[in-house]
Amino acid sequence: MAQLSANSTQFNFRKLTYCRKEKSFDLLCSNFLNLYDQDRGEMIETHDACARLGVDKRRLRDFIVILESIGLLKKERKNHYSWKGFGVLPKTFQLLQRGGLGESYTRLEDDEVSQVGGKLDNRKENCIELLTQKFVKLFLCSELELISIDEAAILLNGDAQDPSLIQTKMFFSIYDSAAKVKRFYDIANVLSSMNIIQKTYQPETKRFVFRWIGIRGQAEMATINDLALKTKRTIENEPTNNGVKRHMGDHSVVAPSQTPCEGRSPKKVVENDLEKGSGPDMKKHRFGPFAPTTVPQDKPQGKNNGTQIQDWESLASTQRPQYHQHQALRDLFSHYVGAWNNYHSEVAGKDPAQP
DNA sequence: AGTTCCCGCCAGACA
DNA sequence: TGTCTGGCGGGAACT
Repeated sequence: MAQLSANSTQFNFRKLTYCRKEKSFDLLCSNFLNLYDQDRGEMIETHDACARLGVDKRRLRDFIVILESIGLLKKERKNHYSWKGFGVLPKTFQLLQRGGLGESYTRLEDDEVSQVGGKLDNRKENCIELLTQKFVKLFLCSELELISIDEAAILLNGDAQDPSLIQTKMFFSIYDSAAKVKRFYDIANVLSSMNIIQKTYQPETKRFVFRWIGIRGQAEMATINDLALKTKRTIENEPTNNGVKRHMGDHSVVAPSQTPCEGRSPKKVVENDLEKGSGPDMKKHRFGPFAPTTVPQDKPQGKNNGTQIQDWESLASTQRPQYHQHQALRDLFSHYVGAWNNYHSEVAGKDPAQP
């Protein structure tokens, strides 16, 4: 009874004064970076951080776990974390990308990403740490340019290695993805606040979708003013960004860093960033198999080019996109196709190949 | 009306 | 036994 009345009081208080944006991960992230993104190795004590940030402890824990899972924070001891800084991100992304999809990982603090033997129980698989890494890997290891939360939840439901489990997973995902979706929103909002991904509202679907920005989203924040004019000119002249603009339904929610790497596949962005260390060069960019139809493809000009594709079966047998050379990407694509076929056969009740 | 996501319960782990 | 940790779902804010 006492608890009920206490809750009622709290409820009324919230109803009168509560404003979501004042408690959002977005604001928390900004405040956190203002406080701690100064020196690499700075020790963060959680109780102190809660007080300084004015945030609930439970809320801060979720935030910390997300940062920890991509290596920005490292747990030193109970309630103590050290800030590693954004310099760790290239290595983190490389490790996640190298790991491929459908695997579970121990903490990145163990340095080399090591695989956990056997299948994790469901509770473990839904932990924010793994979901964060899987979410990032979905961008890094696929050619998908825009990903919505519910797509991510279904795609990342369990491992994609065993095709015989697809039926079970689709059935299971109806229940499981609902739980995952809420976690993915938290994760996506933190990554978006860090300019690692870009959040865009699509009025036509009434949903948010997310686009990979990656390392440059951070690196270029510092020099965004210098790049602004050049970037604007490059983006406007670049035919690939017709596709980008098409998805920019609400500019108010777009992250401030409009970088020249937009439109590049995350996979190639990471490869180029790590191996060359060179600046962005849109002319060198090569699109993957999901490039907009208005953009010249980086592959032999087939007879289907620029025409409506009618026969997906024969297309799949005759076209071999670049990701077929990569096992993890093949697995992801197989999973995607399986999920799509199952959706149509079980939910829509028709053949996906038919219009 | 559907989507987004903050909040806090509560069970398990740990000291 | 107290504290920490983190999965989970309710439900209010938001679109």
